[in-house]
Amino acid sequence: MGRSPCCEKAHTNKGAWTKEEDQRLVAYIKAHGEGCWRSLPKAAGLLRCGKSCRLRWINYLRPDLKRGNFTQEEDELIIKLHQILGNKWSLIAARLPGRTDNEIKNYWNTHIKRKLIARGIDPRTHQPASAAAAVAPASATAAAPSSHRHHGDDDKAVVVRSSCGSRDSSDDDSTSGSVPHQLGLGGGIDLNLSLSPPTSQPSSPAAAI
DNA sequence: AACGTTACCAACCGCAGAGCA
DNA sequence: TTGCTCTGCGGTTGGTAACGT
Repeated sequence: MGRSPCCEKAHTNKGAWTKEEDQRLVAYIKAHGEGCWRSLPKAAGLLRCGKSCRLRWINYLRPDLKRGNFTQEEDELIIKLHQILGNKWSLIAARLPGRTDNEIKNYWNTHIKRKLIARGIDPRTHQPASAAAAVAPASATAAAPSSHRHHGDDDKAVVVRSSCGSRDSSDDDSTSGSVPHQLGLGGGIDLNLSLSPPTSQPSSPAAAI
């Protein structure tokens, strides 16, 4: 792949962040704000690539992060949102103030998946496992937010077309228009999926239910 | 007490999309 | 219109703490 690396690997640290690096990053962002991740490391005196800095800030250092155990409400909300959105972790995270996509993704993979399986529900399709098994092979369809990029990009066709990708989701969010996910949700779930900036999101997770 | 296994979380990697010249 | 750069996302991996034998 002729793609240039995001950073000169030879001159960047990798692996766990040290306290000092954290402090530098926080101090820099407090002083200058987020933005231009590519040049940030140099400006902040960090031997990290911009990507790494961004990730560290978003997933760990941001002051508005909640951290700590997920509540029952959050749990259920994640399940419902996943049913609608599939593995669009950033969109799901946008509905859970103080939570990051990475955190939710990890939580899903380690806790919720298991929980659903234990309930006899297929975590990919949200259908009863037996039904899902019958349907799944051929069609990871509509209700099946198949998540596997590798296997065919069919998920692109399938997963909610928020036309997005990404940018519209969390940051600028000018798309504050509601995403018309009328996916035959049934169950009377009204998730009010209008997108709004995570920060300006006073509503508690429960409020969206 | 030592070893093996499982669970969890932080971080990395590669790709896609948006923005800009 | 095209090609390049940068950012953000989702999947995956690696390290380690917790637990069981």
